[in-house]
Parts: sequence; structure tokens; C-alpha cells
Amino acid sequence: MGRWAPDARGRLMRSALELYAERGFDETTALEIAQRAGVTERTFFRYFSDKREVLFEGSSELQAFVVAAITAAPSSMASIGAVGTAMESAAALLEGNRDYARRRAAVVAANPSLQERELLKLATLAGAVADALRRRGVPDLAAGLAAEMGVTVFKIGFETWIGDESTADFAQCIREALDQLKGLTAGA
Amino acid sequence: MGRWAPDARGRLMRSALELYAERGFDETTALEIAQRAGVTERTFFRYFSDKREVLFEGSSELQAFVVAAITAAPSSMASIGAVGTAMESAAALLEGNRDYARRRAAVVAANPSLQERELLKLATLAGAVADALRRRGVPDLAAGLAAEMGVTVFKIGFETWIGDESTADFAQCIREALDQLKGLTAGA
DNA sequence: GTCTATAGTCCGATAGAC
DNA sequence: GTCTATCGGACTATAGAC
Repeated sequence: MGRWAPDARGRLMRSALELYAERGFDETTALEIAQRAGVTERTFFRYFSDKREVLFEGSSELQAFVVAAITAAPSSMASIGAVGTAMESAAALLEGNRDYARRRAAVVAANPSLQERELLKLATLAGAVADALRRRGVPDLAAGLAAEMGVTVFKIGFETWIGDESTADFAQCIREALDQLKGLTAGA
Repeated sequence: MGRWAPDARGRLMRSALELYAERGFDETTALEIAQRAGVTERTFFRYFSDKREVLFEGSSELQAFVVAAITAAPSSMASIGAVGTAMESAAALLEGNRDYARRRAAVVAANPSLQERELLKLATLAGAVADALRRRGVPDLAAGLAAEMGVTVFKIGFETWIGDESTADFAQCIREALDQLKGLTAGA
């Protein structure tokens, strides 16, 4: 064992989520998070660029996974199909963590500045998805729209998945949202 | 004439946009905006809750307008139609201000924290649209999805509208985006 | 690891409008 | 007198600079 306890990053993430849940995001200082994790405030800001970012660990990995799934989809597959299956397969990454997802979602829902950060992450994901579609030859406007639809079914599927009544798995929730969306645009 | 020059709010908004464009959002202090507008820093924060909010004046009026348009739509009209026409009519509010919209969009595009705020405003709009649809009897999930689609065509239509090549008006850009979206979900 | 700028809050004071 | 808009200064925490 080294001079410092291992996994400072993980301890900071857990401490932050606990404190944000216990007393609220605004009422928690970076110093308090650091102390609970057994490091200095300065170390907190070495790992995370700001107080919000500590709740968004792993979002870039999720994005890379989605982009890879789209790139790997058969070129015969339409953009909406490629996006839908990519979102479903990404859902598998979170499947075992519904309780954590719920706790985290409650914290984010309680604070507008955390919602802002979450929305920026989703918008960044949409941008990356649109770029991946363009590399498949999908025209600009269609790529942007298909990407936004994909993120929408991911987001709304997520809300269904963590909803109290829901027993379905995350991928099923996404499929259901996409089917509903197709029905809405097809009708009339 | 009273003790103070009138329209402190308007002067603050104009000063802020100018300074953000000239030297960037992060490099502009609230004190500088206030001084250019001829008031104190304290007065800036009385009008606007933070440095970002000064760029989002009128967003609640836009939202109220969209909600009213949906509520006023004939009850026979499908949700996607009601949302589409509401977004088109809201576009008329901005139609005469394309140059201002471009300048403002350039400032927002240059700073992630301004993008975050813009995304939150759009998400709030989507929430209000979804509620308006539920009041029309649209089921929960469908209301959420239709609202997200409406905001997506508004957002992507806006990008087309302020794009360099574009000569179409805003409402046309929205209609085009919605038609494309319908085509994407219908195919296959 | 220390130092600093600045965002944003709080409290009270002041001056005019009514 | 009340109400409203501005000002002034002290204060904390974030986040970046050194």
C-alpha cells in the first residue's frame, strides 16, 4: 500500500453524491466533499473541473460506446434504426445500476445547475451521434434530426426506467419510446 | 425625468451582449457591464439573477406564446400537428430579428455555460409543451415525446434560419425540419 | 499548496414617487 | 406616511493562477 489511500476519485464521487443528497448541492462545499473523502479541497479540483462534474463521470465512455455502435451498424441500416439500436446497447451499460441511477437522478432533479450540466452532456452526445451519422453518408439536416431523436428516446426511456411503476429493463423502455415516437409522426 | 435614466434593464442587456461579443463571456465582469450601462454592479444583480440570464430575456414570453398556441389548437388536431403549428407561429415573434439572433447565437456558441443555460430554457419549454398536451388529453409518454420533437424542430429550424446560406424565413425552416423528421421515422 | 479575482447574497441606507 | 428603485459595503465559496 502506498502513501495515500487508493481510489481518491471514487471516494470523492461517493462523498459528493452522499452530501448532495443529504443536504443539497448548493449547501455542500467542495471542502466538505474533500474532507469526507480524506483529501484536500485542492485535490477535489484536480480530479474534477467543478462541483457539478463529479456527478458525470463515465459520460464520455457512454458517448464513445454509442458512437462505436453506430459506426459498427450495417451500412444498409437506416439512420433511425442505427441510432435506436445504439441507444439500446448503451442502455446495457447502466442496466445493473438502477438504484444508483435513481439516487443520482433525484439529486440532479433537485438543482437547476445540475440539470444544465446534464443537458449539455446530452447535447454533446447528440452532436457526436450526428457526426457519426454524417460519416455514414447521412445528409446534414437528417443526421442532426436523427441524433436528436435518438437522445430523446434515451432520455425519455431513462425516465420511464427509473420511474416507480416500471419493472421493464432500460433497453425495453427505449424501444417503447421509439415505437411511440414513430406512431406519433406516422399518424394523420 | 426622474432621478435615474430610464430603461436600466435594456441598457444592461445591450451592454452585456456588446461586451460578451467584444471580449468573451468569461473575460467580462458584471461590474464592467454595469459601468457601461451607468449603474452599479449591485443593480445588475437586482435585474438578472446571474451573468447568463441577461441573454435570455423574453424566453418566458416565448414559452407562454407557444403554450397558448397549443391550447388554442382545434381539439381534433393531432399532437404533432398542434406542436408544429405552435412552433411555426412562435417563429413569427423572432422573424424580424435575424441579425440580432445571429449575434446572440455566436456569443452563446462560444461559451459552454451559456449553452447550458440555453439548453435549460429549451428543456423548460419542452416541459411546458408536454403539460399543455396532457391538458388536451394526450397520454403522458406521448406528450413528452411530442414536446421533445417540437423543441427539436424549433432548435434545428433556428440553426438553419441563422445559417449563412439560408434565405428562408424561420417558419419555413421549422416546417422543413418537421417534414424531414417525419420522413426519417416513416421510412423502413 | 497558497493566493486572488469575482460571482452572487445579505443587510441596511437613501432618494424620489404617490 | 408607503412603495419602489438604486446604492454601498461586507461577506462566502468557487475556480483559476502562480
